[in-house]
Amino acid sequence: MEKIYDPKQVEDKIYKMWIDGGYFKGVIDPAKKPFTIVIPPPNVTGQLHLGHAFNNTLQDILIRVKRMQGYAALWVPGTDHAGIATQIKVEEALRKEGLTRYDLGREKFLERVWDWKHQYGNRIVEQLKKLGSSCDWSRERFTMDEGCSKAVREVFVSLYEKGLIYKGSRIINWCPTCATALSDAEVEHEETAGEIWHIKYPVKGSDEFLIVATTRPETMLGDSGVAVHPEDERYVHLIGKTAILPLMDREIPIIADEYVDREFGTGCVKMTPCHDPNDFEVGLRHDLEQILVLDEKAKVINGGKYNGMDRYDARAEILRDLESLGLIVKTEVHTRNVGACYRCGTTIEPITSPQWFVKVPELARDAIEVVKNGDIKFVPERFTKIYTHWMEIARDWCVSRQLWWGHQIPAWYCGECEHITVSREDPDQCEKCGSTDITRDEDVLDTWFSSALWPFSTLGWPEKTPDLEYFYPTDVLVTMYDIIFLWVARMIFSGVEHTGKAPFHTVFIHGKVMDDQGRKMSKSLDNGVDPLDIIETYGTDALRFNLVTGNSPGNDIRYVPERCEAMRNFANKLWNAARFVMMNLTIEENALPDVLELPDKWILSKLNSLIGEVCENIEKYELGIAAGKIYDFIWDSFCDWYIELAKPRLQGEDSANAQKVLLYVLTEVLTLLHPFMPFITEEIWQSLPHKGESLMIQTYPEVSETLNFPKEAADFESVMASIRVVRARRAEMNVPPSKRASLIIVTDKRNVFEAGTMYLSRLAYASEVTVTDTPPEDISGFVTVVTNDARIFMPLAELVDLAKERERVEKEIGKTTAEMERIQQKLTNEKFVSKAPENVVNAEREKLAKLQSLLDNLSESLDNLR
RNA sequence: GGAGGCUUAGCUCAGCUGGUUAGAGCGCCUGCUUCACACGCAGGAGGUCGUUGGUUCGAGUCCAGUAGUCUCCACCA
Repeated sequence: MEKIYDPKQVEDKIYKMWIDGGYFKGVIDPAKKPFTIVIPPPNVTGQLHLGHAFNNTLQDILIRVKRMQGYAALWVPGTDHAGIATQIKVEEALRKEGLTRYDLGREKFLERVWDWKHQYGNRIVEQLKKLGSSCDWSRERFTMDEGCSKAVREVFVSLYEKGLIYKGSRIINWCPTCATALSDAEVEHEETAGEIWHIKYPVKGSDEFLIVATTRPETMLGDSGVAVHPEDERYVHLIGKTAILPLMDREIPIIADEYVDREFGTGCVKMTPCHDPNDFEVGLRHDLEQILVLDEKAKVINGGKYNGMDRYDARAEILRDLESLGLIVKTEVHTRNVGACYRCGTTIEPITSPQWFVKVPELARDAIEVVKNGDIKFVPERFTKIYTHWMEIARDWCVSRQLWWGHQIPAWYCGECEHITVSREDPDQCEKCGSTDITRDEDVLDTWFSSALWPFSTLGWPEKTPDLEYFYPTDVLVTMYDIIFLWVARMIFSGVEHTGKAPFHTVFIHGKVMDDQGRKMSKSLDNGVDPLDIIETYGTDALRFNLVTGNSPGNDIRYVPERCEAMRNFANKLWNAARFVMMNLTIEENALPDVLELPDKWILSKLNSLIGEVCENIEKYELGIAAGKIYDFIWDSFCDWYIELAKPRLQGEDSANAQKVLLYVLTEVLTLLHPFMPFITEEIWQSLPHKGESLMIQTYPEVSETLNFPKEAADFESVMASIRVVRARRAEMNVPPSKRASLIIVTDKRNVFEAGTMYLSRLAYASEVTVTDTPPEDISGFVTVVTNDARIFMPLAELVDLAKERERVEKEIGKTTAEMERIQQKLTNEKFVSKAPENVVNAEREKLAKLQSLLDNLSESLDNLR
């Protein structure tokens, strides 16, 4: 075995071994309980980033634990076709050839995208494997594969049949760059500093004006009314009259509507039904004309002389013209929320457009219910409220996209009777009039429409497959908080609606991985960290452990490179512990000895409580805490103490027994750690005496009633405490370990310390250890250190300055006394004694007793120094 | 305008249902070629747990207010 653990020589080999062994496969087994996770499918065009690494590490830990706990574990992997993102990429590539998608036409273009998918779609999958992800790759899915497409088609048609999906002309968010509609959830709002202009609209047949305010003057080209509040005294006399729209010289009605806030601005609002959601609603109520003035590139149409101008050029030109007409009353600075496309960042434009919508409010009722009644739990819990609130206010979901890459909408329009045929099978005639003059809707569905079906479409739905029967509903969904609305919410209402069941019982939410200064990782900042580089430098296990430790659910995490180094060191520590065990190993079977020594009972008890705590933490999704505890156990308890304690035994007659315990504890802790650090644990396990093919399919450790020795463990802690104080004392006196000294231990627990002599002599650098109940007669030549249950004399007086030593002891007496006073105060407090639970009070009493004996020991030492 | 997170050692962060002298990693200081590991060992310094008030026998932990910071949601032109 090498002195330094080298992940590069291990990881690929181990991963291949797992794959070859078929251990990742989810196998239907009626004797077992299923445990299912579906991966949040990464975009096919994607490259692995730390967010994926984090997300997949968490999932892998959960699935590995459950697999080892005897569940029929299935982790379904797959990728998402990512409509806009992928199409943009391919179009960019085309642009380099001087082509657009229109040059190729739909069919040829789609061929290109599929080529792209075949070329790059596997990249992210291969990268996921580098993380050690134990996905069932034989069940890998793609949102546009045959099965998922069938599910999409079924859902669309059935929603249509239920009247839950409809086509209508409404205000939608339009991205001029992507040239498609977007759902509300795909728009990112940002407070932006801008201006608000107050513009005069003359009233027809009078010399009065109405002053309207707008942040988007270019939309005035589409104005078809001016609204005031019905009870606004300033304007009541104008209601029903006509205003003249400047620049366009259009006569527009002055209407009254409650929507207008009298307090805001001038109390007059220009109405642009085609380009503002509120105006659209008001317009419907008052039958205002709908005038579309921006096209799909956000260029002006129906705008007279401004036609063909870009929206911002038109704005500038309009402002100049209004200025020269003297119609601008004032300009103010104004911050407002500007919506931007979540894919390309372009400012979106509200536009009325014929699109397909899903009636989310009707689906939301049950989706809220399954969370309220506890069928679905969010971890951490605070996300419940965020989810519920969103569900309560969600509006209809615009699901059609003016893209080519995606699931084409299964709707055919009749050229004769205009009827829309929506069908599970491609129709060749209108279902109403029978005409063959039908054309299919050009648009595709929102990518999230198919992602919403992921938990059941991947398992075979709408077919009643054995997988679906056995593995659905899935168990835990692991995802970041930023897609709760885009994805999680829609999976929940889709699952409930189409399968009648909540698609999972737990949503485990994690945070975002930030850079070491707490900033988002982004291309523009160039602060991105490539997980593959980290793996190259520190190994996958170190990366995984870094991500999982020191993080609590739902919270963002900073990637600090030094932490990876620390975790790499931990892997190396474990490696060397195993190396030590193997170097000393002569036994061939992993079994505990019949006779256990004090330190054996101590480490086994420690291990036992570790197992209990870790399992509990994992159940509660406190993976970081669980990992931290394993870390501490391995480094402190096992390496720094137990291995050191075992060393002297390995040289003597007791060697075989010590080996057995070493091997047992090492194996248990490797098993416990495996889900977190799968590679190194497997590699080590393979070199140890073992039964079975792979660590990853061993049984996860469980608490053992028989391997718990609280009394002996506590006794041994006494010995350890003595070792610590002796070491501290010696360090304070700068005595090197090579300089050994005899120890006289005065204690009431003679049998305990006698049993611990060997360890004291080794770890406390003693040449000779005497355990007695009477202190030396002449103690002037000794240095004394004390614990609760022992006074230890070291004949080193000549190395110590007696005055300094007195000072130290006095200081310690002071500390002890203060602490005792604190406890005494508590105990003399009647309320404490009467109200606090008995065990707490007793604990305080015991503590006081211990401190008392410590104080006695200290006082005696002080006397001796005088 | 609402909702929520965060504020604990020089830095990055843990601290689960309130109960030993508040922890870790890195950094810092002092020793150590102790036969697994210097990616190491032993010892140590360093914290009024943002702030104010409350509940409680007892609060980093619960409640309210407040400051700073970050995030999400929201159709005020």
